[in-house]
Amino acid sequence: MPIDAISRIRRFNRAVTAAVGALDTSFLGRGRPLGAARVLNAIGHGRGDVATLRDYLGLDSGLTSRLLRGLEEEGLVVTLPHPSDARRRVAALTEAGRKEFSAYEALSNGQAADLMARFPRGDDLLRAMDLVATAFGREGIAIEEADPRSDAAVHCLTEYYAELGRRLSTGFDVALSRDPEAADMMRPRGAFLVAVSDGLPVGCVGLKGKGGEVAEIKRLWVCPSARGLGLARRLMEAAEAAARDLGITTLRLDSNSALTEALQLYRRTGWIEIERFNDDPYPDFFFEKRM
Amino acid sequence: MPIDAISRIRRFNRAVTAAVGALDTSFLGRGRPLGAARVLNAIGHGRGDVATLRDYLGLDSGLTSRLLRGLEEEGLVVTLPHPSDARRRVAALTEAGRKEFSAYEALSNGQAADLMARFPRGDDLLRAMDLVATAFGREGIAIEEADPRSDAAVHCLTEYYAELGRRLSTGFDVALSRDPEAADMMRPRGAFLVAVSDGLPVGCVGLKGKGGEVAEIKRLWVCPSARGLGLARRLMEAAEAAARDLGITTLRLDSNSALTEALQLYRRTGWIEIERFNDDPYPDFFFEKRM
DNA sequence: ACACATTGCTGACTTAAGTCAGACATATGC
DNA sequence: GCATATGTCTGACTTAAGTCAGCAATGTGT
Repeated sequence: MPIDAISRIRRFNRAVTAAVGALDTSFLGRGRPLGAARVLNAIGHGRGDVATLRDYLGLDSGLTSRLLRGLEEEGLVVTLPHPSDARRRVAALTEAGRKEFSAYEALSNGQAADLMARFPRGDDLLRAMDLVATAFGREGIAIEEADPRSDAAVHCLTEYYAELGRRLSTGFDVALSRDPEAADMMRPRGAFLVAVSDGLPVGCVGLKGKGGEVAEIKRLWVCPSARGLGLARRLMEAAEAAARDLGITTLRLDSNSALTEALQLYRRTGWIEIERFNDDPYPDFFFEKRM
Repeated sequence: MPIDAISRIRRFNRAVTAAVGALDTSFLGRGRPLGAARVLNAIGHGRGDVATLRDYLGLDSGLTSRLLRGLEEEGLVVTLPHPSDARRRVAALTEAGRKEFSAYEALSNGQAADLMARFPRGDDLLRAMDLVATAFGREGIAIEEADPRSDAAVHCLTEYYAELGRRLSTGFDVALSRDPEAADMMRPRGAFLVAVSDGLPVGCVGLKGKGGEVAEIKRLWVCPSARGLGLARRLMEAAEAAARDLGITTLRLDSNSALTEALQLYRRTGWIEIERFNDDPYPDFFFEKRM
């Protein structure tokens, strides 16, 4: 019985094929073949344009057409010509279609909830699933600008504060730190960037400006499941690009000696240590970078 | 953008469906439909008995038969009557079949190796995959008797020693501890039990006897990815059952105060603390259970 | 205005997978 | 020894999925 990496991966494949297979056939639970269900769900998720649909699901033009006709006959979908190009067609859900779509969503959610309820170590499982999903799909991590008050940003910041609390010997209390105003981290003064892997926010960085030529980097965080992939570096590069775009010439940041991997990154990417420039109680390292 | 458990699970499903789907179609890479390839692989993995095959792959009797005929026509498989029951049939690979089977194995291994090479955090990924696979298939954890020198047992023991080294403040050196003779943990004197989840050993326990009515429980270990599932308790129950079977009436064990969850388990399952009964340098807790 | 490209659609076809009923040989219990 | 159960096989059928060629409508460049 070999216990090498390869047999472990293959064990994983077997386990997941079975589980995901069960998920696939569950789509049959509503009396509709998988193909039709996939089309219905894609439309429900906003991919109504027939060409987009084909592309997303990887289907042949003829097959797509037939599946759409089937859903039309069921009264779940209507297709209308595209407003600006009459060759193209756009599919949309009818009232009945929306109902059926929600039924699939509920089914899918229920299955996920079920897994959570059955496994006594939900948190560990979720973390492991995040890591696997990130590893499998990591080409797809995109960096996007977001409102620092958006769900994605708040999720990252909450995790960031929690991690500071664990790692700083003093603990961490947001109220004592200078929590930047949202407007300082949005255009035109600054920016807030979120790294997203297939819908899950996995990292963030804030650029806090005051309208002048100096700005601060704040809140650099990468979720544990996405570490080791060079994402922090990508986030910093994106933040610097945004700074250049805003006409900023000098960047500063503060950090803490407990955050060793962050300090290492700064030192390796052209930041130089400077004197303390604020009276925030938590940081004990201060850096600057001129661009 | 919701970041709840359910959307995380669904993200995982998407990532894995894509990856495993690619793996599935790769089976077509050798010009044979998935069904036939699955049968060939199952036979290669020792499931030649036609009934076993059907059961394992979840196929209809007729379909199985047809797929076997197909493989026979290709010259990859021969079916012979079962030696003890002429109604049953057993399929076996021919020389060409074995070659084709190894080609599939190589393909599958290559894919796994590829994943490892592409992801910079192989160890973390493997651990996460183990945990997910265990969670998905945990109904299937079987407890089996094994030779303490078998691959599976050695794997568990190695992990066990490594964990002791990390957790005991003194470290742990097998050479200083009393490493039981293999024969003491095999019938008729004792037993060695391994918990196996779809081929991966995930826990073990040894019953070390000397031929008398007293025996010791040794080497209780559960791998991190399978903790929290009550497996240690199951292993202990299986060990006690084996002891009863061997006519043993008194069980003893030693442990260390650093292994808190183990001590808790012993106290909850009828073990009572006794005086030190050996001079092994590592243990500082001693228990006994009469049956 | 014309040739040509693009888009979606339809009909005819193939392959894979699976279901069902019944045939046939072999085992098992009484 | 006989009725019944079990295990495998075959033939006839269905469904899902996908491919391919060609058609009709619409857009684009010259």
